[in-house]
Amino acid sequence: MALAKWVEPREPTSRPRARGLFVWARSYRGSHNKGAKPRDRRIKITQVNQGASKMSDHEMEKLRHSAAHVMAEAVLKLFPDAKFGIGPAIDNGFYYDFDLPRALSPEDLEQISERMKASIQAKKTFEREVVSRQEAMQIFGDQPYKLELLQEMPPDETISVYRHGEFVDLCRGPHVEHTGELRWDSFALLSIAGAYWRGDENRPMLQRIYGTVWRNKQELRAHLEHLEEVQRRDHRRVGRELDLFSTHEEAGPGLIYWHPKGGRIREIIEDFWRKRHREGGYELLYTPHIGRSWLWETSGHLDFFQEGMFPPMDVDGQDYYLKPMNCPFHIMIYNTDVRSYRELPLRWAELGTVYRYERSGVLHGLLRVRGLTQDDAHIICTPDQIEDEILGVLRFSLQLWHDLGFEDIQAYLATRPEKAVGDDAMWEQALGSLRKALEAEEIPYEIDEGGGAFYGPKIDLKINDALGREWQMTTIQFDFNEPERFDMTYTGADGQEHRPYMVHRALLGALERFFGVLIEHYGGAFPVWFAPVQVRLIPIADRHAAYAKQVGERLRAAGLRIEMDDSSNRMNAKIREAQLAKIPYMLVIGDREVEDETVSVRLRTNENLGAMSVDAFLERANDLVARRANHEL
RNA sequence: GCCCACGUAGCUCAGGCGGUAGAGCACAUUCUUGGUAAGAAUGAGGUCAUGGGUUCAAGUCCCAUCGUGGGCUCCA
Repeated sequence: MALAKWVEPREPTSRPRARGLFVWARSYRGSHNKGAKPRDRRIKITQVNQGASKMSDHEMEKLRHSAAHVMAEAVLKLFPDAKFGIGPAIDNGFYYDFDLPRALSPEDLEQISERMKASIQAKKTFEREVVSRQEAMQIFGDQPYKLELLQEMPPDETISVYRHGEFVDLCRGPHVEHTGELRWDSFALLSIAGAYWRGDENRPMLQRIYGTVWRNKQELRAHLEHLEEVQRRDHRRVGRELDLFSTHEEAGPGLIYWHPKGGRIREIIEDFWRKRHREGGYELLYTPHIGRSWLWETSGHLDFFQEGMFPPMDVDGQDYYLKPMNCPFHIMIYNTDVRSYRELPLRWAELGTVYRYERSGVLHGLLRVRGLTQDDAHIICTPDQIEDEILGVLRFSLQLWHDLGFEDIQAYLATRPEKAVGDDAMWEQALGSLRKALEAEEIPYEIDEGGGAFYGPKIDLKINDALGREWQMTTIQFDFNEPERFDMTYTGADGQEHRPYMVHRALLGALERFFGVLIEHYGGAFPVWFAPVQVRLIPIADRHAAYAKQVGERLRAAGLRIEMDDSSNRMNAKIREAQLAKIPYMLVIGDREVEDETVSVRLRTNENLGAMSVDAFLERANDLVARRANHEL
């Protein structure tokens, strides 16, 4: 992820931040904004709705696209001068872009909705008509965006328009038979958003209305409930409720403050991560946070990535930059010595905090920030070793995800873009080893043709969370560029100098972002092994506090993270609070427990296990921690 | 960055057409000592994001700035 580096300076003036620059920018394929490509189809329906729709994708798409037309019809009635952009079907719904004389308000959505219902009840027929280019130009004479689309269509393309009622749209179709196939109670307009015409920030900003449409009322309700669930799990909300992290306007946006409880989770995951890396043959590095411009000139960052970097600071007349990536620092360490093929492969990892200038409008909670800690590593090896190394990284990554409770993973294999460094043979070998690794692990993958960085091909892993949403997290990238630029070498068995292969990889991506996904995946109910507080002791009355404290000390000594609620609240209130804090275990202690030297165990699932000895409880909890159980309590 | 919306107590939010602020939760104190999701009373808390402007008078209207949120190539 974060390794996706400088991009080809393809169109430096108009679109300086083209694709590939920030892999993670587009990684959330949410309910209504992403995922047109066919490869997304199979995961687009969220859990809640799975099975709810018996319609094929194709039929649903027709329905959604037709809904877009009906909405456009309603907008036309309200704004006779409206100019129309495009209105496609998308995952779970549709949108349409309009150029309108004034800004839309939520009240407008109600009106538009009402008009749509009227149109649906009128059962207007969708009529397809093939027209000549001339006719089309005439029909859409006052529709500049449609005319632009027309002009771009290849000369031999069949041009069709669809009409229903008074509305006519340039459209390939297909559509449902008539508007009555939509149901007045099965669609909803969700939001208004700005959207550049054709996604180009140099072109006019249109107003986009997003809507969702379903086959019936029940499906719509299920979808709306799903959206509510997404909101309930929003990491910004849960982060505040559970006191995990914060950001501060006064202190700079996009910078994350980890509170004690968030810090605990991070500490546990980092410890686990380090342990795994040591076992996996990695060495851990620590490198500086800033570096002189020489470093970034040499690496090429100043040529290709400067916009993503914070401006330089002047130190004794020298420019220093906050690091946006760790790789040049690792290379500096590599180059401190003459390297032999005998010491390769080197696997060097670092939890390296980097800083990137993100435009203000794209910052988003933990998911898009300006200061982030990558779980970065660089593997430096000989061409002979590359295949094993890639397979090793892939397995390593999958195991890590498994241990963290994510099982549903797929991959994208990005191949050589038009302009690229490195010769064809290198690309072919690199790509071959990536592909082989994916096939060896039997991971479903799609080829992202030409989607590689200019400096090398890559594998990106996408992780599906508990709500069926897809997140791009892991990236494994070849780099044919930096070894060259920094003149990295090793001495081969032949006594000659050779250029090593270098692979960048980030598995969790960035700890901040990973934390955000983790929070949403578990909805704040973290597994026992990394729950910030595992046990809350709940003495019923003050006279039970001494025994509770004793129990607490035993649990603490056994390695559990505990809290004691010795407030003056009633037991019910204490339970409620522990429940809301999503603490796995509530140990209720009253007269009976003191008498029998037991604890009463209540789970955050509302399940009550009844009284058991402290030893029995410890055994249960420690077992789950040791196994890193992700769902059992 | 751009479009739109928003910024009122720690949190979630009320505050017609301008007349110097209110609730619930949280917090503090006191009472209550309880058996599996909220016991009660009292109290403290706000330069209404910041800076300008209009006005006799500005959370309220205007402008700017900062921040937050929804979006910004699913292709007729």
